[in-house]
Amino acid sequence: MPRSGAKTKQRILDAAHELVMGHGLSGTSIDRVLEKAEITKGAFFYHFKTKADLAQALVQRYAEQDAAHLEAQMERAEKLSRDPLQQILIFIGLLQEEMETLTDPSGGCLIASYTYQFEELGDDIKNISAQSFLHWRQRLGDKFAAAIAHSPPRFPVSATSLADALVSTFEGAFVMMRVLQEPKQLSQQLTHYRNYIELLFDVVES
Amino acid sequence: MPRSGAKTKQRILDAAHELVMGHGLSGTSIDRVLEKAEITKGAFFYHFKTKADLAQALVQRYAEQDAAHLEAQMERAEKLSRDPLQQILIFIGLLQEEMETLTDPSGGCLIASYTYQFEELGDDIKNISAQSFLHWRQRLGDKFAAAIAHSPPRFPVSATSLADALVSTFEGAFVMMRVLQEPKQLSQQLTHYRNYIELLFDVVES
DNA sequence: TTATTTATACCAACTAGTCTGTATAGTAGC
DNA sequence: GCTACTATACAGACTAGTTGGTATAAATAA
Repeated sequence: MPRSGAKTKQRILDAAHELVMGHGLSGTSIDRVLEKAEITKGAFFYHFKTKADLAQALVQRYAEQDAAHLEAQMERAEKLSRDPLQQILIFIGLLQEEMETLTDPSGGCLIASYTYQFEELGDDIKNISAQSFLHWRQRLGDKFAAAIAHSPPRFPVSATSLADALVSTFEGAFVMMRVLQEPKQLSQQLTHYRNYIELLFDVVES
Repeated sequence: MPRSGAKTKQRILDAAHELVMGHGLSGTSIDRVLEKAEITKGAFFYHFKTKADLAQALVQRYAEQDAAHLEAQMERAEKLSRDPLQQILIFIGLLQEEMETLTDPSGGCLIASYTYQFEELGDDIKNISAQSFLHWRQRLGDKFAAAIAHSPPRFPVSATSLADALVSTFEGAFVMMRVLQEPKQLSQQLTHYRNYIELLFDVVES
């Protein structure tokens, strides 16, 4: 076998991801990906049939990494407490810890980037994106359902919409961070989400 | 050939806005704007020097309309109550009323669309975008400052970050709506924000 | 052990079309 | 006579994608 093609494919995906997050999908030409990844056009089209194929591979990888990350942190939280509500609060705390280390305001969510040019995307990409969000809804929603069953919240809220609210918090915070160039927005908005959950389930010691 | 060039300019801006919200800025070619606005290339470059000039005019108009809308609803809220906290809650309620009427999941925030291709933008556009968010921070932040001074919240939170949280809620909800094709996300996430403010300032009747 | 085959991984140059922006000549209303 | 266009043509750069060929390394045949 020749040199490991997997490495080149990774380099292409890494370069493309960074460019897409700064220029958008349409604003990212294949030529600039080649330049950044330091490969040639032939190599690119050996690994990807079309630009749309690259776009799908990008979001596919992103969704997989995101799901793995969600699972890893959730399992950590599950080991640290038996109570669903506490698991949720620990989970948020773990995410917040990570967000506090980020100082680059050019980060963000690939899916959000894609969704603001959704007319250019095929149904496959749209489905992968939606599925990624729905996965959070389910995994976190189950926890909230258990928490609600255990002790009723102070407002009538659905478990799924509370789960959606965390994803929404991330998405909103990313936009805020990028527009205002304030990386602290991430942990700040997560704090408000955490506050909300604590108040909603009345876990505030006083 | 009507005398009023303002009408043509409006048509260009309207067409461009809709296209940008679906295809992104880079994905929107001038030719497609011409097609949608039913004008010729000569007319376009009569009104706009460059594509970047159009992009700036677009966000300028968006920011102005957004600020006017914020002001109008806030003044309505201010007439309905003298208490800052109540004004905030009424303000959120008014926004929520509007969001509930929206059924098109392809809506969203132009500034968010821009921020996911910020490398393509000039400093002017970035400043207009940031300024638009900062205006919300100030207008709403002042209200929260008054509310906090009147009665301390149950968690130590800053007035500005509470104001940011509303903008963040909108931005997050727009992304959720677009990815999941669920227009109800807008009012749903606003409800959570409203719940949070009520719980935080302990205005819940029991 | 060496020679040949085979598949993978990649390169450099090219094509056909699209992009922004310019130019030019003419026209309709005030 | 000025403003606000229409219509068309076009330059120059950039676009996605194709082609024909090459380097590499492992498998296989001598």
